[in-house]
Amino acid sequence: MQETMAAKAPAKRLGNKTRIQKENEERILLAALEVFSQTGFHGATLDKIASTADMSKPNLLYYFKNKEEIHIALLTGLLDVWLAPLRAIRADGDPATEIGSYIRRKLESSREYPRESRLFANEILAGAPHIGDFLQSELRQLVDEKADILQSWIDDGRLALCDPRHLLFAIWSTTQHYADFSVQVRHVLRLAPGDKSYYAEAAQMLDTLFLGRLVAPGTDG
Amino acid sequence: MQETMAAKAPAKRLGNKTRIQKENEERILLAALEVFSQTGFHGATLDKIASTADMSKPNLLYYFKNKEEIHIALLTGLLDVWLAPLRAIRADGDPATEIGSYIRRKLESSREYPRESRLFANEILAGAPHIGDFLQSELRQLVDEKADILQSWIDDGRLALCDPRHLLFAIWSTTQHYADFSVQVRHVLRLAPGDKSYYAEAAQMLDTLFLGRLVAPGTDG
DNA sequence: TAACATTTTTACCGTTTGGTCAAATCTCTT
DNA sequence: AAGAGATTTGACCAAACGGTAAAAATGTTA
Repeated sequence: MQETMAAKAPAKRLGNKTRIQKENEERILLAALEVFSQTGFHGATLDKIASTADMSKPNLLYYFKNKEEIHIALLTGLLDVWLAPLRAIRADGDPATEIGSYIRRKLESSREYPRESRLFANEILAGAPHIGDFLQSELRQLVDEKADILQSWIDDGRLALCDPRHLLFAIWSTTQHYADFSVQVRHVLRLAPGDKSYYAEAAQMLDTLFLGRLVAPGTDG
Repeated sequence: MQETMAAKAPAKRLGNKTRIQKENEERILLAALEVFSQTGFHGATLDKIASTADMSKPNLLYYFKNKEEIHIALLTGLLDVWLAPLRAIRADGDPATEIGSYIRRKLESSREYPRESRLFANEILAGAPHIGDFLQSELRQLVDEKADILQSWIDDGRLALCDPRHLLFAIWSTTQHYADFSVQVRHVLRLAPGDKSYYAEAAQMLDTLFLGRLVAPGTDG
């Protein structure tokens, strides 16, 4: 039984990855990110991913046993990146500084990793079939933790009375919008595809929105 | 030539729709909205749409000549609904009132028509292959118009110095987030599927964010 | 109710797609 | 250089899918 160890399933030999294995898995994931983020899970085909990775389809399936496994590998690799900016919020910092930094980190994440952001958006839109566990375990726990910090600032009168979780939702949505809805943003602003000049204006806007007052004081007292 | 009018293509007899035609097209669009919004364009199958509409696939294709035409019919029917809340912004109103009402209308739209919102989000995420024209004509023109109104309020000192278009982006993203990312919202808030109780808190948050000051004045002055 | 138009169904087709298999080739170690 | 194991390829398959054709059934109207 042990002798007739199958030659297939390279991932099974845990940890001991060949040079070629590492290279090819990397190439596949890069190609898959490109294709999945453009057309979604169902719109992506193994042939397209394989050709984007300069590889035959059977060869691709030698490294990942099926389409779903590639998708899951991409998503799970994504989650830590997604959480990183949130993790960095410090309880002992200044509220304005901490929130401002968080927004900047999230915005930078949208600018630098738009494909990852769209992949994530697609997954959530589809009802989070693959990362439901993540959402209700790691994400929720971290949000609980950070919401407590925000709440303490609110209790101290250093942050406006508001629901901390919904404040996080607002930050997520506004920052991710610039990656996920970039086509709409560019059409409205008359920018060419690939032009990311709007990120500077976005940063300004979000600073005003989250850290300053938006409606002039004269209006409501 | 006129005599041998084809029996097919019911839509061709412009305007003169049969009772059965109206009923069935309605049923198909309703079913398609359900299916497209759950799985996206590529994930949706004609068989699934047909069965959801309690109809055979060939019968469905008697009313719409292909899958894409159903999708386009849904989207174009959506665009006016999408624009309606924005159209209602009045130049002669009070900034805080107008913006507050706009946010409420958009939020209500997310609560009442989440499937439509997700359909739209899917289309934009995919690069807006079907509504690119709409984005750069009708939408852009209306945004130009309303941005001018916001700018006049800024010039009068009744609204904080900011880019009006990015202010609109912020309102779109925060409000639509509650429809498009509802799965994430519910997981974080520990709510059961279908529970929409979070919309009240959301309205509160967005009022604080867009109309009040978020960070306490003690912090930065 | 007969004639005509509309609607629905049954049976089917070609293509695309995810995935398999076994043989061939390459790589690395001894 | 040889052998073992890893990698790659070409040929192939079954299922799913978008869509068609023509007949059968139903509805409408004179």
